[in-house]
Amino acid sequence: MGRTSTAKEKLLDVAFKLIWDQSYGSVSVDDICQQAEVKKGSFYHFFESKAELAIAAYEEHWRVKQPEMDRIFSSQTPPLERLATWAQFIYEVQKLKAAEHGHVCGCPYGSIGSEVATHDDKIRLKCEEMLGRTLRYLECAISEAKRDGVVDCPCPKAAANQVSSFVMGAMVQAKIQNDVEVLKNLGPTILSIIGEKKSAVAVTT
Amino acid sequence: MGRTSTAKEKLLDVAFKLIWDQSYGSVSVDDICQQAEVKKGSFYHFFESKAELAIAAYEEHWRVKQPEMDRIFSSQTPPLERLATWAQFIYEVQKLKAAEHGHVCGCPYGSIGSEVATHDDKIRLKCEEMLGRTLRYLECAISEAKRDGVVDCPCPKAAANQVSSFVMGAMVQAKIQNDVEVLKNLGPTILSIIGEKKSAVAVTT
DNA sequence: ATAGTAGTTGACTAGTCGGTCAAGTTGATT
DNA sequence: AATCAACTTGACCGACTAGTCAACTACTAT
Repeated sequence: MGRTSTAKEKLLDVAFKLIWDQSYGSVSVDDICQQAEVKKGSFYHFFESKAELAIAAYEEHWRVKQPEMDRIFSSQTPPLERLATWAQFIYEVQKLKAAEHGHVCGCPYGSIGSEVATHDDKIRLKCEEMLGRTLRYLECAISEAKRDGVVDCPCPKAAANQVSSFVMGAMVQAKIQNDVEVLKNLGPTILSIIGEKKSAVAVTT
Repeated sequence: MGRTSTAKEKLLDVAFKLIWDQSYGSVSVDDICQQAEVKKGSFYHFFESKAELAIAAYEEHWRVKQPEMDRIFSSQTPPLERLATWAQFIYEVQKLKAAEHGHVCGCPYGSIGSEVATHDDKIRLKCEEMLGRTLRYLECAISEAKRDGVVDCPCPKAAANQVSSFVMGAMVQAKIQNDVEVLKNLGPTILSIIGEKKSAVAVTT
């Protein structure tokens, strides 16, 4: 019944990209509509506010991204290798994004979360949820590494939090310094945070 | 010559606080003027733009904060103790701020930097500078720890970057989860990042 | 064929934004 | 006491903000 439309999908896609490339506050509904080639009236046919669009856009982005995360954190891969692949993946994505836009874009969740956490609780909660999903991958990998005895770590959940903090902070730093190379070698530090056994691993810039 | 005024100082102080509590984009010049009890005309007598005010406000904040940093990172204190005190200091400041405003405010430099880095290069550079100043304290402490042989770390500068990333990321995470307790025990993780020798230190939530 | 609904359109609010300015006031210097 | 620079004031600007709405159109299910 009624006509069909791709406007909603275009809006979700454009909104996520623009907010990631710039920021939530500096991207206007008009900007999003223009880039998506959708009139503002249509925007408000699909979404009841800018905040609701942002939340939907981030949820949609996760839906698309999840299979890749499942692949990276596959049980078929040794747990420490998962973490290394994830670190490398982050670097590659940021490098691509930076080349495309002329500046480092940072973590999409961390950026919007840090920006609006103090004055938009709904968006803050969505970010918290996304963060939680990532933490689950990390915790799972770390506790398996512990079970395998390749890691010396009293609490995998706490370790997952620390790893997540470190990686998110590195992305903030890369964004502020506008230098993607900050993210080049996150792997070894991640390992030293979770207390890998083995021999010493070189920690370089 | 001419009359004197405290308007400039009030504007710097109020601006820093409001931007820290909220965000750069969501705080208007009118907000700042109202809170500082200064008319907008006077604002533009002292500052040529909102961005210039922000930069000046951050510089002024550092000027006030530096003596405390000098004290924390005093050469009179053993290097690893400096780091522990710094970590504790961050927790205390954030706890106070959170109690005052009802939400975790996060790192003032990281928040504004992450928000505007992609569309205001002047502010981005100021944040980069502030970050650099902090890194100098860290690098100095870490290289002294290395010299004292209490730490096993190939490159103090890289280690300082990693520590800074971890702490900044923890502040982002605390802000997004609106939970200051995330910052309660940064010390042990900092030590494991820089490769402290000693026996194992409990890493808890 | 047509009814009915999903989607489109553009003109429209009402408020806010950063920023300007000319005229007025104050107070330290002479 | 007079001067003049430093500071204050409030009205004002045009651009932009998120959001509204009634009229219109196209498509799908019958």
